[in-house]
Amino acid sequence: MPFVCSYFQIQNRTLSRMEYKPGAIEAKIKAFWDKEQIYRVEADEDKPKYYVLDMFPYPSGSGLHVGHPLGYIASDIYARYKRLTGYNVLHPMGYDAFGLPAEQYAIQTGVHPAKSTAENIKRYREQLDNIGFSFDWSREVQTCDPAFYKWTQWIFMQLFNHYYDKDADKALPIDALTAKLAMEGNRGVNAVCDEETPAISAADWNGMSEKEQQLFLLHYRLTFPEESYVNWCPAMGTVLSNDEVKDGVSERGGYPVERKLMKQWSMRITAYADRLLYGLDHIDWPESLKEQQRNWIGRSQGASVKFPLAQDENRKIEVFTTRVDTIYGVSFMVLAPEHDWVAELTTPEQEEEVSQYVKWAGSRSEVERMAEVKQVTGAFTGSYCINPVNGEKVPIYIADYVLAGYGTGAVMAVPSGDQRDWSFASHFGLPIIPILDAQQDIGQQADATKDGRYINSGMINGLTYAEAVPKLIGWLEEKGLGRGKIQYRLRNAVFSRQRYWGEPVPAYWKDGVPYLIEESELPLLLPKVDKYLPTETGEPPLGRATDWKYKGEYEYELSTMPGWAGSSWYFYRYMDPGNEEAFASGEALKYWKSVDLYMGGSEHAVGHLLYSRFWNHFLFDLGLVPEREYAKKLINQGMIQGVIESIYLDKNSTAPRRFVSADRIGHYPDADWAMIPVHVDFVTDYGKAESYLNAEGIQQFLSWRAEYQGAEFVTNDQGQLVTHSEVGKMSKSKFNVINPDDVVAKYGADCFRMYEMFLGPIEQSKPWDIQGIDGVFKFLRRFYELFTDEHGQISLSTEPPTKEEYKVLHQAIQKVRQDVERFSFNTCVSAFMIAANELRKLKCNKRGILEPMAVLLAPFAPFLAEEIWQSLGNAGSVHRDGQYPELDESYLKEDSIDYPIAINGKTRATASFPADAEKAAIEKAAPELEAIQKWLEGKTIRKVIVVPKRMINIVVG
RNA sequence: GCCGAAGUGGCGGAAUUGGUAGACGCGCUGGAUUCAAAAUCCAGUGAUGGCAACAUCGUGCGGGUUCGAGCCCCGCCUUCGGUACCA
Repeated sequence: MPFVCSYFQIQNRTLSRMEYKPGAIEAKIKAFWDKEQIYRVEADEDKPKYYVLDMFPYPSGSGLHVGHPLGYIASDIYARYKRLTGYNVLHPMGYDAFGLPAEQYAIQTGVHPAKSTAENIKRYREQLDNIGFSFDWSREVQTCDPAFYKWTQWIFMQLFNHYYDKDADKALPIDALTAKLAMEGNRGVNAVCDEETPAISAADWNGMSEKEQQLFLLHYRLTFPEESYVNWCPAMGTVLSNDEVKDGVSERGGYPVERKLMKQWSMRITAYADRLLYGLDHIDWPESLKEQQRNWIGRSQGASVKFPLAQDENRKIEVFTTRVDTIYGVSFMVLAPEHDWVAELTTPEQEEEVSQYVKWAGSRSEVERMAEVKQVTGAFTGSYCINPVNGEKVPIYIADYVLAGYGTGAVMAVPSGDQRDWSFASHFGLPIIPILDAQQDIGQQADATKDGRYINSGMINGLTYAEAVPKLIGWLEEKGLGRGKIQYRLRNAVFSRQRYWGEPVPAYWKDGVPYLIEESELPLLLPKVDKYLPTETGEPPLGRATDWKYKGEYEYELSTMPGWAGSSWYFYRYMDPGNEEAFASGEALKYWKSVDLYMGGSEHAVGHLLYSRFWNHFLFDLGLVPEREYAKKLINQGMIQGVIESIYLDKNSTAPRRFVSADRIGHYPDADWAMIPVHVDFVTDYGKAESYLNAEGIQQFLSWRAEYQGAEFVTNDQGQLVTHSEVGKMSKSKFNVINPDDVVAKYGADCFRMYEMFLGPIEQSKPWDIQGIDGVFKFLRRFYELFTDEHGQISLSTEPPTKEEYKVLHQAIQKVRQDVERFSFNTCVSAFMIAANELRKLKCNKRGILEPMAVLLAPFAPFLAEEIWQSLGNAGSVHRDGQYPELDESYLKEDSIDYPIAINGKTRATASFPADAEKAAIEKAAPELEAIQKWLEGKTIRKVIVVPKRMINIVVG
């Protein structure tokens, strides 16, 4: 039996003493909270605000498992703590309700995603309610609700209507740009735009047709459609963003992904690259997460250099390099196979080799590319360019180690300083030129050192790195052949999905030009479609909608927004969820400002958490939100993993199939066995090394998987079929999902909450293990029993507490306060246990001690605390009207302190000294203590170290 | 490879600033209670040696700094997470 001490067993006992019955208490209290709307919150200028936010869940069909609430419990404890200590706490919850699973389900069943999503949400809500969270549900948001996505669309429109002005270093209205263009063309415009934006004069602009002007502006708009290479996932029929692709396959589902040129809406997040990078220095987020964002943004400082073509010196190949100082070491140039100039640079002799290589490179999937990283491949185009610093002819190659999407898709290759260039040069027999006297062993491998002085390097010979770089850049700028440049790894974010279940893009197409719909026409509702599949002509599902034309005439944009659209700003909607005039009112934003504590999983490090910062910076530029960064502090909760239990099936066995106990297969090769996952409910001692299926478990397995009816089971001598256990994700397919409802039904929500906290530090991942929950249940029962008399009634003595009792209370207050502030909830639970144990030993039943103890416990065990508090005759709710106990340090004062006494650093004895003893007095008295004389015999005391209130160390020799 | 986090009893973990390592809980052992079991209560529980007092060893490994290191420094190993031809 996995649950040994279950609440049901306890409930069934008939004892005169009143037992702790969480089921009864929690149902009653829940009804009270609902009726009294305890957790409703409004802006209140008299109180400081505090905003505790959880990453809202996608309501999947499988419901919550025990891993989901971990973060919610922690943030709920903190929210309740803040509320009790005088803050006006905004603690909302909602649903990230657009998403692929509902759409896949719709494709299979025809059920509208809105319907299945609503059902899933209902289930989530029941599960969440079960755990006793203090969410203000009147502020719930759902991203798929038109009243919500109206504002997602609205923000999209603002992005379309703005461009990023580098001089102002912020987003400005596109009208400001058009005014400039009409006056002076784009010569004086210092804005973030596409690389290939042509230079135009005012006359050019003014001479353009409406269509031409609109197309030109797309080079600047912060969201815009463009032809670009995207991660196309044929199995899902949609494009994916870079962060949705892992190891060349889709993160969800693991389907292959290929590169495809498509017209897509894009978000010019690169405009904010620098601000997103430096903003990280001002927020209290986990260092590892900030580091991930920094890497993702990938700022590198270097230079852009132009290499003229040997055949036509007016045309130049531009490269980006972080080591412009190595330019004299360039022995060849490499273009990405997709580079625009490849065809024309290829000489007739090389034609065949190059076209074959281009074809081959294009056909390789991402997975293959990654698997063959070490292999050197490439082809010579037959053309040359000129190294601008020394006029030397440099052969031009193509190779797929150069990425089309980064920099200019071309690199200058310096084999002596770069390992990939070195490998390439060795393979193709190209020269490897040493450029620094400190370079070593370049016959064996590249040496990327910056030390030493330059050799073979023309104008920088004899200089150091620090001297060479500015000199070269200065020279290049003077000649117009290069400049210092900052390059980012971060790409503009593809914003289109060829899917149904997402926000419609509020745009339509007229003569090949995208236009926004009128603001008054928001929200643009998702139209009805007959099927949730692409059209016969390959259009996204929205193309199936009939009578769905803008003003009955123009084609709407048929792709929808990606999953991260709604989640990029939802935290503002909670501040003012019903507002029909704005995404949130100015007053609400002014009061609640931003998120004080954001709790969520680290898997969103570079997706949601980067995009939402980007949108926030943009909204900040428009003066629509009050802070540059929307979440001051962020904590990543760890994952609760499951245990995957499997049994060994002999692959070679036919009728009957044969399963063999894990301890009986040792001498057979692995290849002969298939691992069949079994439902963890059937397994005895699951999660332990010696977990097994007993006879009953085998029967359960057989009735669950009928196809193995009649199979043979080779058990060990104890009749056990030992299983294979491993830690992994909780998932439906592994049959290891633990539903919090079951745990709550057996132990109560308070116990579940405290147990999840007791498991360990909040940010750590750990496998779910029900072993040990008994300890927490025992604590709650004992805690409750402190309050009850021999008749089982809650009744406390009003006698004044003793000094000792006060000390226990105030020790607990100190420890819990401190640990809640540093989000160390596991040690809080220990502190409660210690206090309860001591009060039990003292047989304390004094109200002066126990009532504050109950309030202290309220954030952790909200039901039990409420029950006790009300039973003591208090009106209202402990969570709203309770007084959080104040620490009085005078109770913690010790008269004397037990000092450990160490001889040469090793503790040998302890001795008691008065708490106010002078350091000098202890130094004098310590060596004379009886207990340590034997350690001092025949030795000289060199030094006596006394750390007041801590320890004493006597150094002898 | 690079970046980040972490390695402490049989297990989850504690030790907040360099100051009694192993709090608290699980498990285990013994006892009380019981016809018996479960539950409950009490006691013990890092390893080794010893009847005991006690001693020696002990926080992944090897060095170092310090009166004193789980914590700081140097060099490794392992695990987990992220990233991956980024010029």
